[in-house]
Amino acid sequence: MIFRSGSGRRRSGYWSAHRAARWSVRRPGCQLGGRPWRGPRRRPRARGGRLRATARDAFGWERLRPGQREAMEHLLAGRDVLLVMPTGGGKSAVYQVPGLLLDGPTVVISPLIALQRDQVMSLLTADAGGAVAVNSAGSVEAGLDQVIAGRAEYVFLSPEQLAKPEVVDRLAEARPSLIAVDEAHCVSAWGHDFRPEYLRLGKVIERLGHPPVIAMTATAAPTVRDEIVRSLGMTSAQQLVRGFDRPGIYLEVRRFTCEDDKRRALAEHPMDGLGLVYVATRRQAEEYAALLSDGGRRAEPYHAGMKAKDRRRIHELFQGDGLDVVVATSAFGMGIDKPDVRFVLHAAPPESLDAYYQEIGRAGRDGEPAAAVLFYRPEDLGLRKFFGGGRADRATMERIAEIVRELDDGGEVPPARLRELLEVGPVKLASQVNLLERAGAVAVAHGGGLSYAPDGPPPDEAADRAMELDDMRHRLDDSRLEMMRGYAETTGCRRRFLLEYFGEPYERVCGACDTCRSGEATAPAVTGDEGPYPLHAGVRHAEWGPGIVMSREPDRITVLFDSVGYKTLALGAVEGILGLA
DNA sequence: CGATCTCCCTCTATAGGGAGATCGGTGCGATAGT
Repeated sequence: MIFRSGSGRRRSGYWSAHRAARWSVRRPGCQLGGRPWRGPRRRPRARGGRLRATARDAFGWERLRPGQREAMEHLLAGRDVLLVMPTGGGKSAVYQVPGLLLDGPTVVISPLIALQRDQVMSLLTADAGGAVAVNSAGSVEAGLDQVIAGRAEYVFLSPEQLAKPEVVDRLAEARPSLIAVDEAHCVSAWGHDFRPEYLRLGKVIERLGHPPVIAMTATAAPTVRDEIVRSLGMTSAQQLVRGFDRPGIYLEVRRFTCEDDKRRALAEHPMDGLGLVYVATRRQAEEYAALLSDGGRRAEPYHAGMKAKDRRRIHELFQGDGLDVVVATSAFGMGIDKPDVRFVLHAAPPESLDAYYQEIGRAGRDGEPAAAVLFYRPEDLGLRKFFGGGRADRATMERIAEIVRELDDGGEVPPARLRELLEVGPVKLASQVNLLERAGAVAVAHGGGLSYAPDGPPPDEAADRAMELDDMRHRLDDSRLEMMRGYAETTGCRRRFLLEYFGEPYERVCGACDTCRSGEATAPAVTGDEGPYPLHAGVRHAEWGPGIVMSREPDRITVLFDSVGYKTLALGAVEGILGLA
């Protein structure tokens, strides 16, 4: 699929002249193998004016919001940026405007072809130099030709496209001046098993000469932010977190012991206006949609098992106010920016508060009141634990390491050879190779070929190390699920629990969640820097090592440990075990 | 991890229960067949 502006030319007139005069000459190290592009010399005043002018003239945006301008300025100064901002907060603008000002195309890494299409369409309505999406829906060659010929300022690709060395090499020819990673939480959420190419993006960025990188997401807890930064190799990234609290969304959890009661309560829940119901399985999507339809609502299911045509139809109905409720699995949502969603109900909890916040964040974008209600049964967390996935296979990893060491005689071992020998699928192989690479045993070349790291550990030790990394990952995932449980079961203010999970201090109660309204939640007894363990203080546990205090209640604290993830500790029981670092 | 399905048993029951098996989410890209 290829889209580009009708005229098929790079922008002419004012902008080309403008850019040629001031910027074209200052692209020293962007070529392959050269010094990484670190941006032009600082010219703060001129830059601010240029950003405003470009935003206005090319895109028609009269003003930039503070977070947007700050992020853009970092990019123009050659710095990497991690931007956490809600959908509808104007994340796209943050790469689009500097993309125009920097000489060279902007590479946008996007997880869904549908998102790529929407972004390209929107860019083509602006005077922004053209845009193409390079993916399996069209000719990859032709798309890349457009970029190299300078007829597309923005090029959209999936991580899978960027796993192909020939695609990356051709992109490098075009000397990109900016890389934007959209929905960057996918690095952490999908990279480890589902779409392992996500973990290779750091290498791709290097290969493209590491121009300024902006990673964007609507939600990410500190652990996820750190992983994005580390995995993408973002050097001294500026982290900007904006607009996290959504005070207009009322938060509620309703607890059940019996599945039938829960289902009935959800079906009878007052539903005024447009809403979403999130469920855990495709089957539940069908069942709940039928249930709500029987109740007289215009409800449709949505999940990845449905035909593309039906999925499109439901999207259109949703956008065009032809529905009251969409009952969906996690397949529905990315890229949705419908302002008037009044409620988001969950028939089952997702696997983390990151995912939960992302999903409820689709409510009340117009600023009008909205509600997020979780219909909770502790047993429902079990499915999420299952989805967390199987453990890495130690025997297979050791075999991979052995084979690579045996066959590696100065050349490289192609992954296809390993798939034959071991009879494992490409996704499973990739995730195990990723672990072995992180364990320092195996090096993955640009073309995907494997070689044994010169001073790598022997295969059995490598497998042990890789298993340890895999264990750490699962411990972290488990602890994130426990934080989901913590949210559902807390007797304190839910908003405070959520925001502190995301590292945002919130030392009061919100008055807009069920525990606040019932009077159950009380203002925190300890605030600020009082007490033995201040918020965000570094601590050290006798067994679990270093960690950071994430939230505090009168009798307990929650600490995020490097080794085991989130742990909630009773203050009475940590004396002599937990100290300030 | 937990819900649901399948099969088999029952001391004579065509129903109900227990044991064991099976299933469960997210998308890219490539490929086969019209």
